[in-house]
Amino acid sequence: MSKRVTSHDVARRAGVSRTTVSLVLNRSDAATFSPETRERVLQAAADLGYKPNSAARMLVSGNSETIGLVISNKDILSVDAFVPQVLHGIGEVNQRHGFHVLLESLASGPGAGTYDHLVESRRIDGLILLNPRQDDEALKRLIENKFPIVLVGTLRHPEEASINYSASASTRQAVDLLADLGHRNVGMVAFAPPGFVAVEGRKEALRRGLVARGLDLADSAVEHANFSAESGHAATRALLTRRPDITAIFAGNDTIAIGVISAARALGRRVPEDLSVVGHDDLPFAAWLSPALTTIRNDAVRQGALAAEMLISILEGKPVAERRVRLQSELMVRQSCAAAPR
Amino acid sequence: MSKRVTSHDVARRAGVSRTTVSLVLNRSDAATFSPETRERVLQAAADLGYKPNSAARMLVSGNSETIGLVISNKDILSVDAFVPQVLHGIGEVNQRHGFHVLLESLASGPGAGTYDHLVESRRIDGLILLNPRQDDEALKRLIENKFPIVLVGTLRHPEEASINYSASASTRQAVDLLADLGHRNVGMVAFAPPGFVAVEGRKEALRRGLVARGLDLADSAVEHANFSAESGHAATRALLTRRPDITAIFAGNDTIAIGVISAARALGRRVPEDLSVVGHDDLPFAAWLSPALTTIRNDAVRQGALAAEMLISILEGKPVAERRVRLQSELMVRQSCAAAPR
DNA sequence: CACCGTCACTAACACGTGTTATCTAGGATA
DNA sequence: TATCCTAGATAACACGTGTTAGTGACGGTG
Repeated sequence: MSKRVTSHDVARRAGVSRTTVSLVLNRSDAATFSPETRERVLQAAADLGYKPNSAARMLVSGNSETIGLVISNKDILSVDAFVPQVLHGIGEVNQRHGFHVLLESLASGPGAGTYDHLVESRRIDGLILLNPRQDDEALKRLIENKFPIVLVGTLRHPEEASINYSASASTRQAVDLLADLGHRNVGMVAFAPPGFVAVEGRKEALRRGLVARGLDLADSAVEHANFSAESGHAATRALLTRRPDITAIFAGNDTIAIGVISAARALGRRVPEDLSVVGHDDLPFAAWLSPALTTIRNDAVRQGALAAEMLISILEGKPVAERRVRLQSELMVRQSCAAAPR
Repeated sequence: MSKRVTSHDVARRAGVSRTTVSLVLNRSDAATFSPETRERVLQAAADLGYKPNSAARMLVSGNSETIGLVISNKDILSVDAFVPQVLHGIGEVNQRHGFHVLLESLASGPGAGTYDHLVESRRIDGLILLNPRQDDEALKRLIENKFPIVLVGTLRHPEEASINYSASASTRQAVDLLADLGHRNVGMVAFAPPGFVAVEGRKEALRRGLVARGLDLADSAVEHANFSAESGHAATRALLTRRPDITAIFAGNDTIAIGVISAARALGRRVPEDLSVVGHDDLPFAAWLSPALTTIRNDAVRQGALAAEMLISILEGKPVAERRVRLQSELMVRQSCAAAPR
């Protein structure tokens, strides 16, 4: 690699001081330079291919134009397609604003791994956190210290900034659909262990939906999987073995739904004739599974984009209309639900 | 946010100079300090919760302990589960070495978007590039300038460092499996447009495998999809409409395979009875699809981990035994292949 | 007693940038 | 002529760290 080009080199080549270079390149408004000097500087910078050293810039300006993306559980990354969608949305917005993304995934298990060092070493200006856990005390501290942070999901903290999908309306719709098809015994396979806010939220939404139709969600009708299709398969086997009367299952997300369908078939049940399945997220492949998955759509790309936009607004000191955005998810009716067997 | 703690504060509290603080904290070997001074410094640092400012550190040391991860095509990110697996592997290794990951995804289309700015602003020390395109000239320049860069995939450049799966042996196995099952007309749905090295590599591997069995891969038996299951579905429809004689399809990856299966069913063909399907990658969900997917396993997590390890070795100046690692993929035989219909 | 070496520590520089206060030349004003 | 202003440019500081060259004290050696 060739020697670095500094603003000093540009100054020398243009025959001006380093200050002049800096001012010309950064502040187009300060019109206190003659057009010809200005031109000479720009030319010299272009000739040398000058790119300011970001470390020096960070040091003096105090911000890094980088946002951290923290994924609450490392395991989710490798098996679920939700995260990359959010990443896609974030990346899009960031690129437009000249921001960068630093990725940090935390180990699984309670209290494992922190991201304080990212914050305290000033490596990032703000944070987007995916899928927060209810018991994340470090996160609460950060929020209360006013560190710029946007949640994808929610912590139900009064001071949080977040982009969150409400599952209630569309879950209600899905329940209506199933109830109208004659289903009375509905189960759930959550996508993660208890403790994740989204897990509890989806469970509660389902419970309320069922109660509204005179049904209920017994504890025995719920199993917790662990992010992967494989874990969904295992959980479903356990669930259907314990409660063979169940005729419809809400999967915590679409990846889990793959496991649910596979387990049903392994137990000799056809989908949807013998077991109806509802997914969650509407990942891009959901419409192309067999049968095409009926699922509750959360636009993950949009969620990521909105989170990034909100965070950048906060960082740039712009006013943010709503700090807790609640999006409505949408039921996508496809082929994985049918009339209850009798 | 409270005021930053600098090494100066630590020095004052411990009653020593800033130099002492720096030396005590960074060089455990320089035993030139009395144990008690050492202890006082460590205590003070702990009391104040001192975390060195990373920007200052970067500036003076010249490296950022950050590696860039560049994804050649933004689209792939949102629809395929391969990338996050690689990310998982990279993250694991990085965490162990105290490195960070900066994510950059490029727009699609030829020559779109560059990552030079990352390199030239010294924001990253090295680069991991996923799925390089054969026509990426900027990349070739970087390699020839000896910038530390590791490819996941290959560019077939003599100076490159790369972690690459060879598809040939296992593709050969898969072809044997199908040929033995009586298949004579085999097609392919590539996962991306031509130009991606991996696309060409997998196509060639298939062609060679077929030729070895006295079969061939006509141009009319190949369609190119575009990363998503949906595009796989469309491509397969086109392929099977043009060449209804085809009885087995190699999908460019597992996500595409979902689309292949879905299209086959839409055209009234059962899988595997009427059409056999072979995937590629063995993503975590592949074993749980219906039918369970026979696929060529590339351990993406491992690939990411190896790439990160190689890059970090290069960055730390350690010798790297092999700069072009070639892994052997492995055929996972499941349920999506059956005897050719007659 | 002069000299040397070691121990424990520090002053001072370097990294590359953004920004503020200041300087200079030249013309206008009193 | 002395003073003031302005346009055009710059010297000098700050950011927080790692590192090199050096300082002073003290004990041992010839």
